[in-house]
Amino acid sequence: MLYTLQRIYVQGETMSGHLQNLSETAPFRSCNHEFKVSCETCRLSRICLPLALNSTDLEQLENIIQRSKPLQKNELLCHEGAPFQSIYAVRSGAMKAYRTTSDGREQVTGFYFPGEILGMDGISESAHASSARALETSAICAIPFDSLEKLSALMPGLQRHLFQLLSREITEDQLLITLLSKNSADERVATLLLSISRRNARRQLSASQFRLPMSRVDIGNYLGLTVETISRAFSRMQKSGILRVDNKEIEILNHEALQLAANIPA
Amino acid sequence: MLYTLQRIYVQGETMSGHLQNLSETAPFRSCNHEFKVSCETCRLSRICLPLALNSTDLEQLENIIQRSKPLQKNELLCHEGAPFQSIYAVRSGAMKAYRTTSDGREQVTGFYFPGEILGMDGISESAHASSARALETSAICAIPFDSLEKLSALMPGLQRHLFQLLSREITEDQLLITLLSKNSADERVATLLLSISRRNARRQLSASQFRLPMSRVDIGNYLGLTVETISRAFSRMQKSGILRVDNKEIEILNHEALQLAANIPA
DNA sequence: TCGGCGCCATGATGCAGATCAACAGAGGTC
DNA sequence: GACCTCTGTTGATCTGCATCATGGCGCCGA
Repeated sequence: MLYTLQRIYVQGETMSGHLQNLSETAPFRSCNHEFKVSCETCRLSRICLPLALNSTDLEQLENIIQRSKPLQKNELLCHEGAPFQSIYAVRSGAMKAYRTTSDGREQVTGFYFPGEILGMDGISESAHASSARALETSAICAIPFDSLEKLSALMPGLQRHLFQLLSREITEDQLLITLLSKNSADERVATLLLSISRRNARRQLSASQFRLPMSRVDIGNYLGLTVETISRAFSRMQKSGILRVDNKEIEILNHEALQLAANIPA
Repeated sequence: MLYTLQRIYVQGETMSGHLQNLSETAPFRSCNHEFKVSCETCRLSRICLPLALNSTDLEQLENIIQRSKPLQKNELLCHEGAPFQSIYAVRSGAMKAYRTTSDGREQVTGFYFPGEILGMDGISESAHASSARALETSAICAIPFDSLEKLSALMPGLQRHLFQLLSREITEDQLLITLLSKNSADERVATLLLSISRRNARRQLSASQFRLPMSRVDIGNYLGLTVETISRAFSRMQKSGILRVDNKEIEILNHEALQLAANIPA
């Protein structure tokens, strides 16, 4: 592997000293140690950023990550237009990302669950392209991007992983574009439920029973539909025995039928 | 600057030797020298990948870029699912990217003009997530991604630029998502025309008079509308004196009115 | 305990854009 | 020049979702 040949380690002090006290994001000023949870012990480490790192590299990544007190429901993590400094990893809870249209309306561009990374749209303009808000009490890790950038130049595995993260965001946006452009209301709702179900499974949670962290308004906004349409879609699917819906509690009773409703061929 | 301190140059032979004969993409097997146009003399260099590089770095980038004979209209550049090896820069002509839905229909995800980069959605899965097809005779530069990755670990400017490119793709996809989710047919069409106009201006071409390289079907597909609706939108705008439309030839007669039609506040 | 508010569900109606259909013009082939 | 196919335009009709309106339920503070 050419990779390992090129690999260069920068020894402790020098590098991490530089990296540690770089940029700070507003809510992350508070003393780090209070909320210290190492990536190594975090049960999300296998699906989050640390994914591809050995323990030496992990320690360096560890040093730049900032943790702070959890965000309360509806609290803002970052605001579009604000200077871009960090990308964020969700540790617990759930977030929504949205951007404000020229006429002042909101467009929800994504929901983010534990282990997922958001805020990468800010890189290109050095300013956040979208805002992020907590859907429920959420713990967030902030990762100063210029530190991450420098680290990733030294760790090929990390660089590769970052490229992949950004690329994945692109393909997911493309899926949403396709969904909005080609699918009916019911198909969109079914697809979202399947997506949430799959992401729950990834975190060892139930794929068939969960609580939606977002409101019907947010779902409608995300899927390009009105609240009423979302509500009716849920009702229809409940009536046809695909789901059991109790407010935000969802139970998928027939996974195959839901896939069919999402227009995904078996 | 911490950047320059970390900068490491790998001398000619060793590195470039490694980098040159790595991955090959199907249409790029033919002898390179036939279509040799250096980035340095390419008039797109200021808006394309070389953007942030000095001449030393540029030479190294130069060495990994593969050029081949131009693609004919409708010719395929890459196919979704095919192993990902390169990202592509459009040198001349125009491309469309699209992905095939589970039920076999196409979703156009973007149009790409000279100086623009496509294919970055393939990074995350090591396989192209979308296909790309020439809308007219087009010259393409293929940039093997693993070589680019290695180079970018050595050139912070290049690494930064790549992150920005990926990030820009994300924000552009988000804009399309918003467009599809919130805007009327006329607004979508007007927005696309403004986008093409702006991108023409960037290449020193006329912002008010141009030829659309794509069909009405492609436009409709991209904007989540039918051909008929596109056609009617054009007719309406022509009738109201915003545009002159002659088949694929477009003249923007009233830029402000077009922005208004796109729902962009003055 | 009550009233107010946010969130959700459901019915009635309207409309933008899809669908269906017919035709016109451009460009290619024989 | 005759013919065909492909692409785009325009009209008539249909429909899925938006819009408008109403009411129920859970939650919170007074």
